[in-house]
Amino acid sequence: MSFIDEVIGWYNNNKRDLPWRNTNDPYLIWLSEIILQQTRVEQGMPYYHRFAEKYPTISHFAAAGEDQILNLWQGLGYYSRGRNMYKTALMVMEEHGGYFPSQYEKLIKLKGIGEYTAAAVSSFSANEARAVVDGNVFRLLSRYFGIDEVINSPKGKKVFTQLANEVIDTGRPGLSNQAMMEFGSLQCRPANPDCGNCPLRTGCFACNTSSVQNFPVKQKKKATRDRYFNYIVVSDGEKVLMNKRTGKDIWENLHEFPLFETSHFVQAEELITTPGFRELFGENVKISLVHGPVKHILSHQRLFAQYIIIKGFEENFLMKKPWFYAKNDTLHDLAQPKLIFAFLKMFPTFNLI
DNA sequence: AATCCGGGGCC
DNA sequence: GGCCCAGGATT
Repeated sequence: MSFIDEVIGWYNNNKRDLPWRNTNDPYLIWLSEIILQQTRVEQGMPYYHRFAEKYPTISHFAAAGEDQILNLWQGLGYYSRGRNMYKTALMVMEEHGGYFPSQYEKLIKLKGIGEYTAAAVSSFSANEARAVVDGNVFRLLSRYFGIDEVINSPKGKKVFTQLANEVIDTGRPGLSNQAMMEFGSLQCRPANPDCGNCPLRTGCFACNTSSVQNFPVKQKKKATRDRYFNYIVVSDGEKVLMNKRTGKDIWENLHEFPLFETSHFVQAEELITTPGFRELFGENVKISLVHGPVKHILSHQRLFAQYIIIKGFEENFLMKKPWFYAKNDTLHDLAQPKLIFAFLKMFPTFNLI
C-alpha cells in the first residue's frame, strides 16, 4: 500500500463525524474552514452550528451587518476572519450572483481565503485536485519523509505544498485531503503521537530514527510586548459608556469601555490625577471601585487590564468623543473582546457600583 | 521575510 | 511559560 492509501484506509476507520463533512455546499464548507483557521475543532464547533443555523445560505449571511457577524463571532478570536467573511459575502452576492464559488481560482480572490482554504473548499465541494497544506499536513509530511525545511517560511511552504501535491490521490482529492488532516490531527499529533500503533511506522523517517520530536522544524516567534489597559467604567446602573475600536490595532470594530492606555502599570489613584486623564474624563471624577489588574494573553501581546469604576463623570466630556451610552439590556448585541464580556458576565447589572 | 492578528487547551 | 491549533493579510 502506498503512503496515501494507508492514510485514507486509516481515515475510513478512525474519522470523526463532523457536520461539515456531510455536505457539498461550498458555503457551509467555507464557513467551517474559516472558523477552523488556527482554531481547534472542539472550540469552533459551537460557532459553526450557530452560524449555519442563523445564516443557512450566503444570502442570509450577506443580509446581516458586520456588527452582527462580529457579535456572533465574539470569543473566537482573530476577528479579521469575521470582518473578511462579511466582505466575501458581499462579493459573492455582487460578483457571483449569490452562488458561492467552488473553484480554486475564484475562491482565492475572495477576502480571507488563502491557498489552504481555497484548496479545502474546492476539493471538498467540487473534488478539485489541489492539496491542502495546514499544520497537520506540515507535521505528517515532515515526520514521515524526514524533511527539516522550516515550515513557517515561504520556502518551506513551497516545499511542502509541492510534496503534498505529489502524494495526493487525484482520483479522490477531497477524501485524500480530509484523511491527511485527520491523520495529522489524531494519529500524528503534535505532542506524544501514538507511534506504537501507527500504520505508517515502518516507513516513517521520524519513527525509525526516534526523532519525532525534531519534526516539524519551526522558527521561533518573537517575544510579545506588554500593554496596560485602564478601562474606565461609567455607569448609572441602567446604562454604561462604551467605545467602538477602530484602526489597525487589536479588536478592530469591537466594543469596549473607554480606554486609557499607559506604558506601564499605574495605580488607579495615581492614574486619575494625571493631566491626560482629567482632560478626557473631567476634573471631578472620583474612583468608586477598582477591579483587577487582569492578565490576558494574546498571540503577540500580554495585556494587563484594570477596570476603574468612576463617579462624577460630566456629560459635557462626551463632546468630540466617539463614546456612546449603551443600555444594560442591549450590551449583548455589541461584539466585545473577552476582557469586556467576561467583566460584564461577572457584574451583569453593575451591582458592584 | 517578518510581523501582526485571539483565545483556549495541553504539557 | 511555551507550543500548537483545518491561516491570512499587511508591511
